[in-house]
Amino acid sequence: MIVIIIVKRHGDGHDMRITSEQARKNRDRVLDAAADLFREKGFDSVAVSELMGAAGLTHGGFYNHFGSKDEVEAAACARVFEASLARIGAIAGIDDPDERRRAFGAYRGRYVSTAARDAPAPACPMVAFAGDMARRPAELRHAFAEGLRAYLEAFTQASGEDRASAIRDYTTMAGALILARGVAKEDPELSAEILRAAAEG
Amino acid sequence: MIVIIIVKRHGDGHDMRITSEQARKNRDRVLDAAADLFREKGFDSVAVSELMGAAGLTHGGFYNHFGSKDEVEAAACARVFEASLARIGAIAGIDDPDERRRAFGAYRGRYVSTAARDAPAPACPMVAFAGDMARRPAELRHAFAEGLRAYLEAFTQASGEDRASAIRDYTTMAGALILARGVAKEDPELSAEILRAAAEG
DNA sequence: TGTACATCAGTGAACGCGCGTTCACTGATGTAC
DNA sequence: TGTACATCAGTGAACGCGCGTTCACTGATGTAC
Repeated sequence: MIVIIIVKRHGDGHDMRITSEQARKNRDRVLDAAADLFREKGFDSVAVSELMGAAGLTHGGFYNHFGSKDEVEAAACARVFEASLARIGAIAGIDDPDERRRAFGAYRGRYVSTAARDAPAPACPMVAFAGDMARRPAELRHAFAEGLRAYLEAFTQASGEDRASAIRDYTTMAGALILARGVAKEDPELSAEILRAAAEG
Repeated sequence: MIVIIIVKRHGDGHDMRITSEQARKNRDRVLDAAADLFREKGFDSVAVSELMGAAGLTHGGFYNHFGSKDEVEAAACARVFEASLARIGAIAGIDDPDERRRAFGAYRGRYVSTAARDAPAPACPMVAFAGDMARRPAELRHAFAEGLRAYLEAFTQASGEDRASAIRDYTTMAGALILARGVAKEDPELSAEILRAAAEG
């Protein structure tokens, strides 16, 4: 008697033409990885193959989803801004002044915390990207400026202060997080002191 | 009659073994170029050959002066910190309180100005380098932390405020310059608004 | 529902480029006598 | 002061590496009939 067993090799890495639904999910995972890795290491220190690897794929397929590395940078930047705007926008949208004040205080406290400092990647796109924005392509710079404009609008509303005070306040928070992250490993004491000074403000 | 003219080809680029005095000057020019170019473009975006070219030399000779690119980065960083500390230290050293207040106010005003924003390279090492310090070698990070510590000491004394207020104040200035530079090309209005808000503080 | 075929996300080798670094070489400077 | 020779800052070709990007290929999916 001859028995023939057919083993379906599904998802073993050699299957081709996966579902278009799966393809969309793959693109989304690449974008998620890009948002994380770019914030953590900066645009230039993350290779296309690293992005694809983080999404469980090989580098060659990258150009099925994005036209260039510049393009994925812009898309990832936009995604980080969306998340950031959603957070501050939710606070700005709170009607009850007391509750909004409380939510804003909590947001502010989390922003300039050692926890935020020690996270691998800054949650705030300004902290992550502002430093080398001047050297980036015009398209990305434009998205960044637009994002900052929208963020400051929402931040002002969430804070309940006048615009100039709110901008100064946010500037202090972002500056503190940038500086605190810059010396976190070598001088955690000074780093914490900077965060505390900004938290008091 | 035969006339022989001997032309001394001095400094035409093919002379070898220049004066040790000249060699020292060459090293110094490379360091100056490094301090400028690193602040302007960041460490990774400046090639060794670019540094040497800016000093009027070719890339091969680089390793006569520095052991590695990491080493010139550390040396250039130290040089920028020296200049920065000298400026704020001079103000901290003024005895007359009124004169010191005036000098500090002028320093502060220049720091968060559109002129400082539009300079190709930030004068302040924190503004230039803090953003990607976390990804740098330990030696450089250590020099950076040490530099920030010394700077904040001098800044506090120059400002005449208590330490926490001074740190918060500096953080606002540095954050404003970083953000203002990040959107300078795409939204000069918003950029100027951020500087103004910080200047009022 | 079944058949034939085009599509296209994914693979992995390959390309070209710029970079940090090394190297053989040059020849005036610096030094030992 | 003059002579002989080692030194070493500078040159430019070369190396190895990692990167962004391209490409031929695969084969299940999606579609037209």
